[in-house]
Amino acid sequence: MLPIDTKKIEKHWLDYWEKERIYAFDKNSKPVFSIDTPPPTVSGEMHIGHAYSYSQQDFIARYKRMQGFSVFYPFGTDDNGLPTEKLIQKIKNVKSKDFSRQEFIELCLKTLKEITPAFIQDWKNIGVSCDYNLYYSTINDNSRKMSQKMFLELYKQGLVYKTDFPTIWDTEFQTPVAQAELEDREKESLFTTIKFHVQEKILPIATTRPELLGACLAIFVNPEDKRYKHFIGKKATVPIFNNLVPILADAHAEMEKGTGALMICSYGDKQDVEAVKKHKLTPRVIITKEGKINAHPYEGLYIKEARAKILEDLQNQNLIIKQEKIKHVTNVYEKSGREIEFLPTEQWFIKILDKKSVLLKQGKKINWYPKHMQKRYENWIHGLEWDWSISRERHFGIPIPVWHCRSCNHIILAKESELPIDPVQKEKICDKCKMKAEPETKVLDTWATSSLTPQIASSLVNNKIKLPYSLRPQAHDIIRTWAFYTIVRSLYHEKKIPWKDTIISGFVTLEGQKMSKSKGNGIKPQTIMEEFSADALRYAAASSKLGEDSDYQEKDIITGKKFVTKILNATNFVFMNLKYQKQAKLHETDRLLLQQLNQIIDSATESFNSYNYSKAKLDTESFFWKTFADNYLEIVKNRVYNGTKEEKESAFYTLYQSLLAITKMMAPITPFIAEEIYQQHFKKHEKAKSIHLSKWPDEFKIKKTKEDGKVWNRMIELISSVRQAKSEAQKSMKAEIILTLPKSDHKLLVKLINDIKAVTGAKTIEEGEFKIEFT
RNA sequence: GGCCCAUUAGUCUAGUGGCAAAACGGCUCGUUUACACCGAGCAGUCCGCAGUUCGAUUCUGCGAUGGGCCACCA
Repeated sequence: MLPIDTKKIEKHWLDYWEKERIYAFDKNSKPVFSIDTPPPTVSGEMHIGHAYSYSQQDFIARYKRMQGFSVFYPFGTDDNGLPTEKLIQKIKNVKSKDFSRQEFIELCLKTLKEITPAFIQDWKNIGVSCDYNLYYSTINDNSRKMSQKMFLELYKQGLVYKTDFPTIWDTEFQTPVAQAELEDREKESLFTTIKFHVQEKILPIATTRPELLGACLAIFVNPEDKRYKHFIGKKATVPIFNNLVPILADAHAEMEKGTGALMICSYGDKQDVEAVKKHKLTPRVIITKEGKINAHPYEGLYIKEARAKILEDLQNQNLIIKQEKIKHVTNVYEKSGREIEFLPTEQWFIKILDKKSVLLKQGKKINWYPKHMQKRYENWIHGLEWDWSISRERHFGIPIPVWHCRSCNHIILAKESELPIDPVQKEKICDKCKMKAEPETKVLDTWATSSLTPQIASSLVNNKIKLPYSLRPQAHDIIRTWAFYTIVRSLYHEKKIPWKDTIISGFVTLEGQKMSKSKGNGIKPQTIMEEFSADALRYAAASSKLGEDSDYQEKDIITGKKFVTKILNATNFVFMNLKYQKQAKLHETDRLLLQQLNQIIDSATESFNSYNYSKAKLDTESFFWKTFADNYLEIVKNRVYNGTKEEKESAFYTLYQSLLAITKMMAPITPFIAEEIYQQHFKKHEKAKSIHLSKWPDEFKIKKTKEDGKVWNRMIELISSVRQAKSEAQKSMKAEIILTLPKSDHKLLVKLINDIKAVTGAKTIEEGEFKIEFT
């Protein structure tokens, strides 16, 4: 057997699939299975995590197609965010700020046109069966238009508002960010206990942020705190700044934490924001958008510099009681890694806080696979503290299509016919006071657009695909963003859930560690495909369960490659001697084999229906390897070579049908080799022009008795015993024996006796106590 | 601090209220009418404690360890 040229096979069928448009969505045929495909961020190349998760969704797409659905499986790329901006700047060696927004978007579109085909090729190469003619980019004209249009819709419904409430701010990128974009990071910092004077007495306050002293507005002590009770209602002198602030009773000050007294600053954290609101304090913001202090005598210093300087000053004035190094966890913006601030700037929000209960209800209407992923969605909603911040002070992105008239404080909306539009490029006169209105310069957060993928994808087919889609596949790290926001938008725009089902995939890890470029442990799917074939990679992806992280192990890929070789070899054997039989009078062994196969068809179908592709693969593969190849082929060999006409015909029929069923059941997992086998051997007798358009196997309608399983198992057990005996006696598997079977076996296996004789190499089978003798 | 998930052979994973399974690795062999990218066989395991049960690896509770999400972060 020559080594199999999988590359050649894969290339051949990729071309065929594309040329014959095997995966084209036919909007006129029914029923439709619609998939809200995740659009990957254009960033160079497909990585191993993509390879696994997109393979996993593809198993489902291919299965559904074989089940007779017209599968709506579009492909999109997400390219309106920071990663794209950075990518384009790098490729073109430019700075986005040197362009007008419109010009930069044009440059992006142009550049994307150049680089996207190569990017998408990886998805094609791994056999993802999207209809690539149904393609969208989240920055193209249509997406911008839809995103802006739907923003305006929300505005008209009163679900979007603009406010200058303190919002989560990143000082590096100088933009507001959403709660969902935060992550925890452990940092080391100095925990300093500072003397506040209350007349002649001292009130100690511990803080990690002394630079905010200039923004101190009040001090909280717990009303139950005996140490400080007598301070309540008095005023404390802020060190360095020497202004007086009130000491207030608030249960929010926990007695065990720090010194038990807490300073409220505008704004150190989220609690400060709430405290200011609750006690109607007048904020004094001393941090700028760039992360500098603007309060005398520290103006112009960056936060960290100011912190060092103020600690020095406190020390010199003997105002420090105690200082210790602590590790504490702080909120940082996931993209910059920098600690976030809370700054009052004018920003846009989508209301979500007052919709928690209905959003929870929507979540319950969706089937989550695995089930417990729904909990993550619910936990996220329970923990929400901010409305959805959607404006970003970035240059690149989809512009917010409004103008603000400052003289009469009126918001002017773009007309639908103007979309997509960049308000900066168009002057508007206020329709109320006739003054010139100020264009909104901010852009929408990328999630504000990618939360509309169902609508954007549907617009590619004249909005034929209605909500809810059949399926949303995605990874678990973006439940709080992509899944959540999509559910929000579908509710607001269409009062519907976006999809009936969602399947949540896990990560690919390497030795238990999450893969990342920085750790240098990236394994490239392109290399794996080159070395082992796309089918082998997909096979490995099918071994990991939905929702579970799976550790990348090369041996799984090797197992996949072996499977490909094995099924090709088995196919070669089957067709080496086979004459096509449309039907046949079934020999008992063959009938039993088909009964065994029926069980696998049944269970694989059920598994796929509940998105359990890994079980379907495991069952099918084990049937193929153990039952079909190791046993049935060995049993039937003799009849194929030496049988009577009837015996041969039955064997041919059974071999053909069972191999076809196995190949079909593996087709969603290993589509290339399945197609190869189908085209080489089956197509001339079957109708479909591709195995991927062929019908998923039905159970064979053949005679069935209660004893079938028992008889089959007994025969396999016998064969096994004989093999074991030969192994132990160090004999060849072909060694001739005399087999003695008890009467009960003779009765049970009466119709199989000749096949058993052949497969065990028994010269004769006698009756008596079970015994294997070598001749 | 709250919630979720996991814990099964040397490794990585299936699975089940009634003899615990595959792959890889190890060991012992075999192999010329599909396959040495093969075949046969062997060895080896349910995190701990309590409970429910005739029976628990499986269900329940508690705990341990690992992972994740969230909150807190003066």
